Amino acid sequence: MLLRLYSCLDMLGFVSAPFEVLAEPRRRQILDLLRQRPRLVGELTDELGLSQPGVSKHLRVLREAGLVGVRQDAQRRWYELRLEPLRELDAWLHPYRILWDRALDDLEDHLDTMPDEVRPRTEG
Amino acid sequence: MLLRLYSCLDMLGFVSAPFEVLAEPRRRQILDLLRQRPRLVGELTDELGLSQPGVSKHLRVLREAGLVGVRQDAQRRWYELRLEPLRELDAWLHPYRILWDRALDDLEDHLDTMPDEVRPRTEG
DNA sequence: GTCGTACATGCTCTTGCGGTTATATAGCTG
DNA sequence: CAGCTATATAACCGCAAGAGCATGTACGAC
Repeated sequence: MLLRLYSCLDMLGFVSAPFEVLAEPRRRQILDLLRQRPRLVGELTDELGLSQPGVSKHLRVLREAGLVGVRQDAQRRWYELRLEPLRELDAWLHPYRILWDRALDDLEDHLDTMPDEVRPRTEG
Repeated sequence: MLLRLYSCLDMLGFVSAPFEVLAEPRRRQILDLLRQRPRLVGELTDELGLSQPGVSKHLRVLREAGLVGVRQDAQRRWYELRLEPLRELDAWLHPYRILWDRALDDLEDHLDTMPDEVRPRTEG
């Protein structure tokens, strides 16, 4: 969805495509597999239980998003994980992470200043 | 895409829908706006430059994914951010974060054991 | 009650994704 | 060269998502 526009904007350095790309469960599965070691298209095809052209198509999307890299070796192509685009995901998440850290801090403060009578039991 | 299946699996506690939900730029934009404070549908409509029913539809998706909550006040509905589902995103990202932290460590080790002649200049 | 506001829902249309099959391309083998 | 392997690309199909418009619903004001 909107992938075409986004891969276009992406080339101009505007938007983070990783979200759209990783919305696909199979593509996340591919990344999970590549986390262990580089793989051939054939391996991925077996693991995913998908047609080879289907896998190639997903790999193309991942490649254009910079999430995987390819190393050619005769007819074979070793696909490997590239981490950089995931940092954009992480960056988007950051302000939210701050919020939930702060929520935890507030909770602690609340417990600290709570009178003993109504204070929940702390184990140990 | 596959949203129906996923919201179904989600109710059973199986899969993380946040990826599919946040693939939509407008929905991310909504969350970004709600990060500051709760908002009315009308406000969001103005900010997004989208039709009101369009906004309501996105809000419905966000609600079903647990990413926003609603508080009703007469005819008005205050939508507010809910952080919990974002933790699933964070959790998925975690093994990758470990990888890129390790990559940094390896780089440091490499620099530490590198002979001075070929060692890149460190500023300062 | 009627009217106006704030929002949700239903419908229809278009578009684009994800899938498969068939075919093209590239490289090795003999 | 022909034939096999590994992968990419093309062509096509089905379906669901996103957008707009019209309508329904709930609540307050009068």
